[in-house]
Amino acid sequence: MTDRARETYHHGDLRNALVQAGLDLTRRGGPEALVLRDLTRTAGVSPSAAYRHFPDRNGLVTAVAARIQDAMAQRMTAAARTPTPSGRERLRAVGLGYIRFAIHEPGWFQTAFTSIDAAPSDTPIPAPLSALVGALDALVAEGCLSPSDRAGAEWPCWSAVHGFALLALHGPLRRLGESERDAAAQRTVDAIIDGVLGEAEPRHPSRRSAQRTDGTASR
Amino acid sequence: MTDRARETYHHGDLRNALVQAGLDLTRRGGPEALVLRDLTRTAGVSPSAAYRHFPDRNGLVTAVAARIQDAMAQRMTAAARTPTPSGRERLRAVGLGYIRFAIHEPGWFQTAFTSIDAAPSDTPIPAPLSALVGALDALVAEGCLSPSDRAGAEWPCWSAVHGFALLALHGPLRRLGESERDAAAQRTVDAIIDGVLGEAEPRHPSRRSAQRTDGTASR
DNA sequence: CATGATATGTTGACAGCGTACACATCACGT
DNA sequence: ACGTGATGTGTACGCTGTCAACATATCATG
Repeated sequence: MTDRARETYHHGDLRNALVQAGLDLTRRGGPEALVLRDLTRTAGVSPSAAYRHFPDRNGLVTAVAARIQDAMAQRMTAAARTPTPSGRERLRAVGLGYIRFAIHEPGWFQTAFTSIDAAPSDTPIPAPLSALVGALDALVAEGCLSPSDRAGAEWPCWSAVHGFALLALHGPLRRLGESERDAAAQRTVDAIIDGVLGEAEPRHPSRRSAQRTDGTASR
Repeated sequence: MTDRARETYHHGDLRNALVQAGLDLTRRGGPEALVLRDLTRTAGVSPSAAYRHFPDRNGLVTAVAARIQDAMAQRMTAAARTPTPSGRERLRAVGLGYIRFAIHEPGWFQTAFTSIDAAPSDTPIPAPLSALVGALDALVAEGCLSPSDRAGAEWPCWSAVHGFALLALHGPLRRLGESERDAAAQRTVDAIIDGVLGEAEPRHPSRRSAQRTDGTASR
């Protein structure tokens, strides 16, 4: 069903081909690079053909965004998979993974999040968010976070990393160098974790930033 | 120079008229409603006339965004102007003002922040950010924040409120009711302030100190 | 006060975009 | 073998931002 893709009248797997082309285009150009005519051209197909698989351009963007979110969640949880991760380390790694993905793949990140205008109500839960939810649940299981404080704790955490990511892309933070920006990211993540956890035990003896440049924990 | 605006060949104050029309249009439609032809039509002018005052559409958006940011900063500092404001209260009010502006004026907020893609380097400092900076400086003057912790504290704070605002507009938080959303906003602001201040003085007895006073230590 | 320079607005056009409609072609169950 | 639905094509429309050539108002300067 996929081999004779290029030589026959029917493409055979156009939907995936379009999404794939969308991933390629958005990777460097962001959501605005997702031009329907470009997509169909690289797929070797007429512009109108896309409408057999997506209701409109927005549907195509949504499909691409979903794929990006999955990839992002995968990278985040991979970054959090360290030997004997404490819940706090895991949350930290997930948050930093969120930010680092945004910085390393700005086009994808913007595509995944800045163009979810018309998400009506079917959106289940963004995959990166569930990684964060998992880390928070682990903290509860560990006893570091009371169930009453757990409720709704996603929003402060997600807000901080999401906001930082956007500011690092469009805002004044963009002008910072790689290392300073990452230090600011670490500080932001640590601050929000401290704030949400009530900072029962501030794990930063000296300063709050500039420790542990990578996301792994020394244990 | 402005009176005979409508009857002469030259408009007289077209630049301001265009920005004003931009404010009107973006207020309900967001940045996408800033259609050049609509702007010029409501100003009673030909589409090309805009190019005498702005290099392109983006320049027009930037001018509108600047006006919005000023208005936003004004509202934020107005909200923070309470009798005998402690630095912490001021910071809290500024942060909540940021979020509430975004929720009450979603079109403006998006226009002011989601479309600053091509801000090259001339952008001085967004006005709402300087309100936040002022509140942080007040905390240092009060002694609640050490100068070494002060450095770079804008970014965690701004990240949290900015991220929350965006998630409240596009994300899952949009589905929450007004009061729950505001509660989540307050919690986010308090959490980031706690985190940045090192929580020298937790001001929420009910929320987390209940299990913090007894020894719910982590790890 | 006349006059040229300059700022400002108009007209008409262009290419590119998403999208819709009628038609062509293939795949496949009966 | 065939016809029916899925899939891709061709063409066209309206909309957008933008530009070049032209028209007109304003203003400084003689």
